[in-house]
Order: sequence, then structure tokens, then C-alpha cells
Amino acid sequence: MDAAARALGEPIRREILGLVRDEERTVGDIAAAFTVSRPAVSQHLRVLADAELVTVRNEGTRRFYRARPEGLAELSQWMTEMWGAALNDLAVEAGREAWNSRKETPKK
Amino acid sequence: MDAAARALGEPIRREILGLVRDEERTVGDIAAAFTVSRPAVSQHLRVLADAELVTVRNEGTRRFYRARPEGLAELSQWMTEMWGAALNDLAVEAGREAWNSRKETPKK
DNA sequence: CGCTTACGTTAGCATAGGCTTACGTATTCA
DNA sequence: TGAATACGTAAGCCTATGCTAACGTAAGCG
Repeated sequence: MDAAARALGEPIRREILGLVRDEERTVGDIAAAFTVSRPAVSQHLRVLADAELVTVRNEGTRRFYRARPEGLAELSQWMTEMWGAALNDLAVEAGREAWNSRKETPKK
Repeated sequence: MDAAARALGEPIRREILGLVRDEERTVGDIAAAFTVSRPAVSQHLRVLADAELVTVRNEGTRRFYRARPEGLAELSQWMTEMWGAALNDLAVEAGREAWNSRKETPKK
């Protein structure tokens, strides 16, 4: 949970998670989306993996990363407990709307 | 949002938030709950304040801190969008149960 | 006024963290 | 087996962060 929160503290890591949210991607593929070097991305992926926010699959020389949202469970639960269900419902609603609109407009 | 996530990355700050969740507390009061020095707590409170996770109220020489859960809104929403509403419902349910049981057994 | 209380702030230190460059490693293919 | 590909890893640097000890400050009180 510490690791998860710390991992989310870096914007680039949240962006990486967004990239591998719906489909697994290779390191090179991910790194191409950022200005930092590939090793830097590799290190970020390690942080995410240690926090159990991504999973890896090896295929030949390539490594496919994919988001593992379950890694957010503890933090999410803590936030909900901290916040209280009533207030959290607002964010859940906002999130659900975003989720729905995302599904309704799939990437071409 | 970065600041909020980073702030939550330190366990002591999550504990502090828990302490000031239901009632405002003074710095000395909060610091008494931890082994680290009072200035250390003061610095943590500054981090939490910068992240807009707490509010302050001055009264004489004392400063009362209180949790400001709205500060978690952005992060909560991001997590919900990242996660998807379906999975998040689980955490919300878990959180709601904890919330309810907490209300049902108020501290004496 | 001075003293006390309850803080914030600073300096200084040690550790952690992010970045790049350079290098090591495993897989694939000719 | 040797070259190319796709990575991870290590070294080195710089900044950020958490801690303590010491000091500064504002409010209340005699």
C-alpha cells in the first residue's frame, strides 16, 4: 500500500499505467510515448511491478506489461474508509461516468 | 494530485490523517501519538496541508488540524477511472462496511 | 515587561529516488 | 556461432525527503 501510493506519486507512472490499462505493451512501446530514456521507463516499470500494479509476460526477447488494478485495492479501501462512503460515492459516480463514456467511445 | 499521492505514501501521514479524521487536534496532541519528534510531525502536517489534505484553525498559541477528505477527490477519481467502476465497487463496498461498522461502534 | 506554552523554521545530515550513459544478458535468426 | 534485438542492471550524479537539534515567534499571563 505504501508502495502503491508512492508509485502513483509520479505522474509518469500514472501515465504508464494508463497506457497498459487495456492492453499489454512492450517496454519499447511504452518508452516511445515518453521523452525519458528507455532505462528510465524500465526502472519505473520495476517500481510499478514491486507495487504489484503491473504484471509481466515474457515472449521471446520482449516483455509485455499490463496493468494490475487489484494492486490499488488496499489504497482504494483505505481512502474509502478515510473518506466515508457518502463522499466517496461522488468520486465513484464521476469515475463511473468516465468509465462509461470511455466504453461508449472505444478508440478507433 | 501528485502531492496527495506522495503524501499518502508515508505511513505516518496516513496515520495522522486518521487521527484528525473525525475531530480536529493540536500538533502536540498528534505528536504525542508518535515516536518521532514534534517538528517532524509539524513537517508532515505541512506536507499534508500543501496537498490540501488537512485544514488548519488557529486558536491562541495552538493550531488545530483537521482532515480535508476532498483533497482525495482527484486521486480517487483517477483510481476509479483507472480501475473501472465494476472492480471499484468492491472496494467501495468494503469501505462502506468499514464506514458503517465504525459508525455503529463509536468510540466511547 | 519577562516567562511559559505551542508552535513553525532552519541547518545539517543521511537516505531515497529519478535520470543518463554504459554495460550485461537472453532470445532470435542467418 | 555471430550479429541484432529488446531488455534489465550498474554506476554516477543531482535533487528530494525525512529526521533531529537548535533556534525563532506569537499568544497568553503574572
